[in-house]
Amino acid sequence: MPVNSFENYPMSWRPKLKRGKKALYLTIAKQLEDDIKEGIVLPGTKLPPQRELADFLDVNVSTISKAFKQCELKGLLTATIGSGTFVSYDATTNSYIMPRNNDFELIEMASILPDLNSSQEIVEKLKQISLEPDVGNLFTYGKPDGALWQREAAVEIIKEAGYKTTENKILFSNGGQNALTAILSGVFKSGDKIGVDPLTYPGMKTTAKMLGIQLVPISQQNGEMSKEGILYACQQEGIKGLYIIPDYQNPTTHIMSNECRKMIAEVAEEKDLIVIEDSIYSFLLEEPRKSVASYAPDNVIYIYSLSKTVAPGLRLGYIVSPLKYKKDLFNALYNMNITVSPFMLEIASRMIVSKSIYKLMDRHRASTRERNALVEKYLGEYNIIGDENCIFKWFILPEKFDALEFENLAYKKGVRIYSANKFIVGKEKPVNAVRLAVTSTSSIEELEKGLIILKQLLESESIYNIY
Amino acid sequence: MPVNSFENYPMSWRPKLKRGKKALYLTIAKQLEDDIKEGIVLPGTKLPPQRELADFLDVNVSTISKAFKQCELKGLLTATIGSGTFVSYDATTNSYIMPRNNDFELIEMASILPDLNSSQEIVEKLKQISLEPDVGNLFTYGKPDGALWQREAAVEIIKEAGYKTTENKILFSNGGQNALTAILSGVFKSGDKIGVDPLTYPGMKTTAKMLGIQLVPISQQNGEMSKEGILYACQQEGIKGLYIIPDYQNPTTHIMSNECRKMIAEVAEEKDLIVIEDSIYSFLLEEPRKSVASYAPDNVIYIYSLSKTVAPGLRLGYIVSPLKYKKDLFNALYNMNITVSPFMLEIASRMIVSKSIYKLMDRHRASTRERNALVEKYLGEYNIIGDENCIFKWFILPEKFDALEFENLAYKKGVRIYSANKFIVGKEKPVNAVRLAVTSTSSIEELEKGLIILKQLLESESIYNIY
DNA sequence: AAATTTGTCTATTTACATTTC
DNA sequence: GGAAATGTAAATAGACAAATT
Repeated sequence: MPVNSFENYPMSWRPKLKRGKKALYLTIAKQLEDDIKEGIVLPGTKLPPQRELADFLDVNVSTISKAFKQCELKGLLTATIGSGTFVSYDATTNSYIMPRNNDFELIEMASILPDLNSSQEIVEKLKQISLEPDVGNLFTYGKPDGALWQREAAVEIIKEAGYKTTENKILFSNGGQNALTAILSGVFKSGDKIGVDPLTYPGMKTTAKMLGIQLVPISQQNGEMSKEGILYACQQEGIKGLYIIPDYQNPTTHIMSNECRKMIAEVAEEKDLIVIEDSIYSFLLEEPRKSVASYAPDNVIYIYSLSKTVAPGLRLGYIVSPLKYKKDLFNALYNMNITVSPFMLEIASRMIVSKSIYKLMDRHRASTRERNALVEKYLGEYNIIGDENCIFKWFILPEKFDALEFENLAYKKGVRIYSANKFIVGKEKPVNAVRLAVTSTSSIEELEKGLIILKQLLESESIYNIY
Repeated sequence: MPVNSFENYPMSWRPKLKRGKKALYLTIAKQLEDDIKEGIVLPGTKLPPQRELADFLDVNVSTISKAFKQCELKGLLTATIGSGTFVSYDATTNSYIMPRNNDFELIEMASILPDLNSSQEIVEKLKQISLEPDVGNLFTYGKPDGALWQREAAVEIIKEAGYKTTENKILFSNGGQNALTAILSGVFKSGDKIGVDPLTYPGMKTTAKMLGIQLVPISQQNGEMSKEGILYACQQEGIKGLYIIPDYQNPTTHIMSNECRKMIAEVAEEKDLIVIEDSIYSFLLEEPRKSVASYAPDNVIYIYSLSKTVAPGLRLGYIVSPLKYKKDLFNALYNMNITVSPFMLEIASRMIVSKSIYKLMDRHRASTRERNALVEKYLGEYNIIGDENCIFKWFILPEKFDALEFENLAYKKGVRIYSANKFIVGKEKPVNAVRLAVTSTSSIEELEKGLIILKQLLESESIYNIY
């Protein structure tokens, strides 16, 4: 029996337990999960200390601890020794990256899709290849490391993105997301911790969760990881690596300073961290920045992808791996059956060698700027972050709006966007912002329609009346 | 202190524990893992009962149990209540599906690769498509359910494989292996159990392990699952589904009888099991058999793939899903980023519509028969299972050979094959057999070289002298 | 058919590590 | 900077369930 009376005691969560035949800790976990999903306990809530709950329910602390652990694995909670247990801010957001919905006409400004305005350079290579005598061979099995000249072509384009490397470190994958999955499963193992920005790419969150890898938010200074933050995470959390997006960080659009790049390289070498440098958006920059990998080539696994800058249909990603991890990555890629299509690899490699790929990229940039001008026209008066070459925007909402509610509201009006909650790692309250994908709508007219809808929402004085 | 003296007591494993600062159960697990890898404890060994070990080491039973669980998760052990704990027969086989090794000339007869003799029909479609005005659109993002006419083409070819279905149930994936991954992660969840043949496709084992799904071997009769076996597994293990390969079961080459197909369909409906029917080799058959899915369309998720019968480079798989699972599968596919290349889908769909795909398949069949004739010529006197259209053979070795040793021996002589251990589920001692892939060598001459090497090995009277 | 063997699961005790105040 | 607050992990006891004899 509980010794104290809790009747007049404020507890953020008061589970009503009906002891069934299921295990106690599972019943508690289930109850908590339901209560979070139902909105009875809200994101950000600090739960009562485990000992207090244990006392209240008249069970052992460890039983509560085990129940909480269950929920934490599902991403519903974040617990910190000393501070307590908090309901995650992304507990109620769906972790799926949902596809475009065909049932009802939605304007897609949530998922980041590249600009698709043209692909004549691809078609040109396709025609050329299709007339050659040994095309048939391009429909056999691929290998994660392709052919020598293809690796050399990869070296060439990666140099243009800001990293000078050598062909013996190149591997191919089916796009950036698959590269990330291969790295996390081939080089890291379940239980490892990786430091990330406090707001980061949701695909990283999903993959890490799937593989049992924990993400640790690194504290920032000037919108990028701070040295103290990284060192702290090394010492306190024992992180094994870092995941960074130096060019146009997702979702904040932040471009990492050169000082920070050097700092990360130095710390990585000193603490022997494995840095995953995701250069997925590097080619949006007109002038490339020097990659972190350039400063610490033996500690950085570098990912480059053509999906966002050339054509998603090529499904082509590049990994530059320090030699010591190459074998593990090779096996992971092979084992996951994500070897690349020899045909697609051939097309891309030839476009690089003939330099026609750069023409295509330039056209994409021009189109992106055109779309961004439209964003500026409609939402220019608001606090919108991201330069004219970036294919997404980080929109700090006026105070009267709550990001999650704004996302839902926009959805009801037919525009899909993502609120900051989707990107959160850790227990901090997110900034009140949403991400807008600029190039994802199928036409520029559709983008304009979307922007008008958002503007109207922003101007409606009393959004809560709409509910 | 242990009460009894164990000095004169035979124990199959006598761990020497040096209590370090690591957790006890982890130390024990590590020790056991090392001893298995070192060959100190052999596959098939029955370990001492947990209580006995606990007594011996003077720790609690649960500590041993936890240590064993660790090893079981790694696939090193199989524990059964009542019978004891056994070292897995595949504990020492590498779980990676290793790629062809370029360093040293190996004859590939382990992985099953399709015949690659020609692909003129693919090239033909490729040329045609490349000349059309809107080719460029084929390099955009794909969707897991493609376009209507492509789904209809899928229906068409699947009908030829033995299952008449409708377009609204079709989804596309990057080949059969990815389809399987999507099904296991989208429809099943960690902890679920699936019944399989006692010897099954290693990719299923790997994927299931990765996703925390347990495979339960179903007892057989006449080389196929028995009704009693399935019912038993339902009742005792609470299996949620079955995984079957009715046409040319991998690795036994068994073609499931029509009675068994009907039986599985009936039991699935009665017990509400989700059957995964993998028809990956169905098109090797000249006359299709009626699929299990035909008998129980609402309980069977059907997988069909072009990788083994048309061209691996197309990387194209089809899933026919009952409507109730379609949404989950759609999401899983999308979320895993394994949407199919619109370009490859276009090529394949046109080949189906124009029926040229059948010509290509016929040529593959002819080439397979030619290769199989060679196998018959060299190894005909032995007990080799599998008909002339099957692209692999199940070779029951003469008694004096041990399959695992034979595999290693062949490897040393330059031929890669897989022993039965690779396919085992559960703790039964495997039959003494190896699988030979017939169409995987790059040329028929190379196949002949491989067969000669194997024949020589088989004829060497005293294989143990070679070591 | 009943008793025994054997593995598994849960709640607990206890010691511990980190953060906060 | 030390005490208190708070979450975590290991080892255990004991009840339980399935398989064997």
